[in-house]
Amino acid sequence: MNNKKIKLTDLAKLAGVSTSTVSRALNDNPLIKQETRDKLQRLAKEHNFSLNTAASRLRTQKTNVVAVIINLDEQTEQSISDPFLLKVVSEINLALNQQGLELLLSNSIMAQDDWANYFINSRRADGIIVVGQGKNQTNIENAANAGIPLVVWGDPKTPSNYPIVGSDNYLGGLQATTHLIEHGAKNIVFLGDPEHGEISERHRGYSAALASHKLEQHVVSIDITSSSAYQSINQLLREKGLYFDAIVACSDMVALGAMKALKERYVSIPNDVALVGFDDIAMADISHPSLSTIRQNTQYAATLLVQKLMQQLAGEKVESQVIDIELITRQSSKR
Amino acid sequence: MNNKKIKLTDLAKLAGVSTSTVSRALNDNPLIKQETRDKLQRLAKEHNFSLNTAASRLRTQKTNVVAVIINLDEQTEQSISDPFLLKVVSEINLALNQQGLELLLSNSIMAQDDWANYFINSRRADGIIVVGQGKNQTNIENAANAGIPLVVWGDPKTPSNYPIVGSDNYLGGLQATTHLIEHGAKNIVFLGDPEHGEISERHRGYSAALASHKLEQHVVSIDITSSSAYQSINQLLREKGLYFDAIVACSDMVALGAMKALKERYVSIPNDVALVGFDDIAMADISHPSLSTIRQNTQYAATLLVQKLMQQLAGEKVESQVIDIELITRQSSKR
DNA sequence: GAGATAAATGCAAACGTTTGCAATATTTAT
DNA sequence: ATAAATATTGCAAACGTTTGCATTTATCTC
Repeated sequence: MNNKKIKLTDLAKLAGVSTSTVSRALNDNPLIKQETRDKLQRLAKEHNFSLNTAASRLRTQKTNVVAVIINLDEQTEQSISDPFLLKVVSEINLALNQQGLELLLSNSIMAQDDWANYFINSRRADGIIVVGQGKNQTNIENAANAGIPLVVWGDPKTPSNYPIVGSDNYLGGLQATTHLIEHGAKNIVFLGDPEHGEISERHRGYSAALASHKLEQHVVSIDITSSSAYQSINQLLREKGLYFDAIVACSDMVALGAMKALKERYVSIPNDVALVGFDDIAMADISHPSLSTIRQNTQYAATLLVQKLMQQLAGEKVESQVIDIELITRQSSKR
Repeated sequence: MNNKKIKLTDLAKLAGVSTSTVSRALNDNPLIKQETRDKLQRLAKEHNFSLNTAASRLRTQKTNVVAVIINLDEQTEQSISDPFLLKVVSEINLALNQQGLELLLSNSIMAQDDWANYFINSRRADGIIVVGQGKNQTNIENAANAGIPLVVWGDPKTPSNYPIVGSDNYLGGLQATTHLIEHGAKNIVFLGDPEHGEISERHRGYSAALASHKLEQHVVSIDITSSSAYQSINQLLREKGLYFDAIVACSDMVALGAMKALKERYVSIPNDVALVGFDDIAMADISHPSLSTIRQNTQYAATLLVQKLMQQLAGEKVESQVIDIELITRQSSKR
């Protein structure tokens, strides 16, 4: 237990070299002889010394920190409990750490008015990863226009002046719906919020699939939460009866909420109503019947997000990128 | 879009005052006349100026950052997908932001060898919140002994030289088990890892409840994941048949995994086997049948964690604190 | 209206690194 | 052995704030 925090100068004195040498040695600068580097690094470890990041950051004008903002629509606050979003964050965390970067987490609430400015001008972070497009893209757009280095997890096909990484939502919606049609579904409900960034694309895919089979749309617009799904399916069954034989849900949580309502009313899954979700969260596999879904490759996405952000920081121009999705068929859709 | 980043000095020149005045004004220091303060703050906003945190931190030796470490056992990596842990993190995030603190997120992997030192000596953060005790408390203990300001989410009854905030796990285990007994269960399985920090206490509660009703223990030790639960219950049913009539699961995810195995074999819930979980994650309510569980007050816990950390940073001595739990009875345990 | 007190502002020295350039030590070529 | 090239180290000036103390300005007291 050292009484005082030791600093670079002290270490230099201790080793009988200049601070420049210590600084370079600790940063593994090849200017310094390998032997000296080793010695100084050992000494540093011995004395439990770490470089003061505040000082380095001030001097270098770099933080090696990336701010991650979970972009929720204010009213639908509960969607923060969606395991999927949090899984994405956790993958981003891993990807950042692998690059020696750190993750400053923030819900958008805090940084509401001018978050971009808040993080970048104050040099809290070098760049920003926004998780979720939400409904207010202008917010992000302004930031990008102002030259803030940022990347977004969202729907990559959305026209934008900033790079978006995300799944092929259109294809996902298309595949999910087609899959249900191929298994005999005729009246397929789309359960979700077609206004919402990523989800509108899923809806488009759904529509396309229906159109090419000359089927009719049944859109049920809800908040993107399981409880909202539960309630609305419940209400639907009560008021209109079982007028549908399949559901394309905009997320697994929504699908699971719907499933509960169906099961409570003894609607057989998948025989009476078949279901496909989106995301492939852990629960999709564990639910009973297990939930067919569109798997998103979050791990790959995370590395891409980080990579693109770094490229952007290096001054390169980077483009949006679509990530393949995969239809996972489980019990909920097999008749 | 400003071409150059503006700094305090520039702002001072612009306003025709000294940098001291600007600095104080922006920090709302009452030494400065209210009128001047307002003017300067307005000017700062106008010019999109924010204080350079690197410089402030260097000067003040404070970061206003708290590092949050998710403390997973290496082998059980998948438990990162447990929504509960992530919910705790997200509550901590909120609580921190409310105090004007920022959250530096880290999985323990990165900071493995000497994480505490890593965060504190390098002045990346003022203090640390560890989420989850894991199995290796010595790690934390050393850090605490070295004077690192830290608080832990875990079992508060664990003897420790650092403050722990967490639920009354013993009582939770006791209540869950007693509840099942009162509803007629005779052969109650405890499903979880009794070696694991928080969970061992839940197991103790379970044991106590059984003892006071002269019932026998059936401990099934598993990894704390839903898939592990699913597999082991499956195997149990296959090899030993249905020798139990209730399950106390160490977490909701585990309970849900078990439920799936039961449902697949047409074991009726709750009639043949009743279940109680732990955590009250969103899925507990959405599963079918809905899952009885022990609710943990994560929001309160988060504010406490933050509060205790701040007190510690202020030099106060702080103690561990137990948080009340609540038995939520749903369908899975009602016969 | 002068002196004393209080309020508001300015000066200048830190905080602990990094880095361009200069200086020294070492190696190589002749 | 000497000059030239190269490898290694050191000097000192930033980076942009904050803050103790000194100084100026405004307010009060008699």
